[in-house]
Amino acid sequence: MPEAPRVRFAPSPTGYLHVGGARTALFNWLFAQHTGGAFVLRIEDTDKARSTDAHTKVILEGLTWLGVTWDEGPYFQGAENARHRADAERLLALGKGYRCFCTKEELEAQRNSGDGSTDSFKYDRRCLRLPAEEIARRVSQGRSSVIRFRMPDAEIAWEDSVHGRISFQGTDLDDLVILRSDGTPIYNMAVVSDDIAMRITHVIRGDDHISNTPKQIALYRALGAPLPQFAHVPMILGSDGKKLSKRHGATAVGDYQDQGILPTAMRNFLALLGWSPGEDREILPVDEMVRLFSLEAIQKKSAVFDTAKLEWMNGQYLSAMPADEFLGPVERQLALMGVATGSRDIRPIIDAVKSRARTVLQIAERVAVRMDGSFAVLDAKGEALIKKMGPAYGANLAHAVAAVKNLSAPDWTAANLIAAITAMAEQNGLKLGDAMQPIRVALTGSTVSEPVNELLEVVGRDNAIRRIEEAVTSSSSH
RNA sequence: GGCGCUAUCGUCUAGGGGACUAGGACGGGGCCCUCUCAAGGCCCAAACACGGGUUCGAAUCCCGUUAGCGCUACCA
Repeated sequence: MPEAPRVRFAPSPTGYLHVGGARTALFNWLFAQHTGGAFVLRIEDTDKARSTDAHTKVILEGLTWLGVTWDEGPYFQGAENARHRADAERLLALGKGYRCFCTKEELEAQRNSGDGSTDSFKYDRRCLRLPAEEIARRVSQGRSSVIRFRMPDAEIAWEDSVHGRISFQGTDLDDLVILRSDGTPIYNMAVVSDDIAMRITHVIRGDDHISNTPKQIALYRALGAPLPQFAHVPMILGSDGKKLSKRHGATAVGDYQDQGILPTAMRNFLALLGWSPGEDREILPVDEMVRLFSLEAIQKKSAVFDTAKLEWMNGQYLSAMPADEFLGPVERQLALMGVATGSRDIRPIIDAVKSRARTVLQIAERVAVRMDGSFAVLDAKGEALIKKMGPAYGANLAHAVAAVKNLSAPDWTAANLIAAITAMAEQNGLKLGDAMQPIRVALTGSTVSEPVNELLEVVGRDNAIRRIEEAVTSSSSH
């Protein structure tokens, strides 16, 4: 019986948690959950110039928000410098690496000396041919050097869990530098050293790393370490088919959080970007995702991030969830908007509006309108209706208040309200719509809302009557 | 340029030699429901990149072309 899998997610804290990274993390997590393996989180902060603690914090928060939990870590790559260096020096001692004294300028000159840019540059191994005495002399002179890895000539191939067999020729690969002159490791060295030390069994990462993989495999072999299973997941593109970037608007998971996307919806949406359970299913509870997940079912081609579908999915989660479950986020948003809820239970209002909303932001806005008329904004359709009805708008509203005023506060229920309005419409020979729509517009400024009787109930007797009467007054004044 | 990866409706995808008149979902259009909208139900438009093979039979396997993307740093 093989050991339980160990996977890792290894972001660089040089920016926010992007949806692509979030999805990679999610796939790792799903795989770990499915197999009973361990998920380790490693922060790759070796680029000291660009890494910040603030970014690390945001990344951890983003993962937590999405429900991606880790079993180990976070480990910080920067803290493992001594091991990275030791591994690079071991390769040197083994004769699988060599010192290179070429300066950046010399390398640059070598690059440009080829016949134009038609040729790809490969280091010509001039320092590999240096006699031992010469190397010793230069080192004793204190000349700065890097350690390069001597790339074997043989074919390097692996069976990728999502792509199948991928192979490279060692002869096409450069003798990459693994240790800088300042003693810090280059990315590929650090990753391999860490993945070996952390006993990572499955490397699940973006397919922009496919070209790094043969280099890393060569390093594993040179270090005498067993290879992990590799799985390269496709990238996420913007709506124009280009790699997702700020130009496309929201790309960080925090942006979606701010827009009122639920973490469960985001997780569901991300899981289905590039992975399919193989059934015609869209809304998938997390335990189902875990049960059905497999690396082999991951798509090979990159996927376009479709905000419209995300919002649809969010709407599905919203309407299926009881108001209790997102009371917190709505209240937080209301506070931001300056709406005091006081001791009032806003759950009935949330229930009234949530099936028409796609984000919790929209819910909060609509709750605000129902609690406080000053948040109502007359939209184009509302304005058109007032214009079209002319004097009937105010007149019908006046009839409506009169009819509805007879209801005392305890009788102010949706059932009684619909009865009262229907009776009023009948008495006055009004079509139901001509009685209802003005109320909707007076209360919300819009021609779209929950059924008018429910709207009235949720706005509350005194508030509703006052607002409708104000609408009557202002409509007769112009 | 070299090396590598990829290619099914606008988008996410099912499909893995015959069950394909290519299925589902988002988005779009229409109808029903209805005081409006949403939800829900029903319906419509919409795809196997191209060219060659292999095969009785190809969306599916092979080769080529084209296109897109990635890598080609003392970045990660």
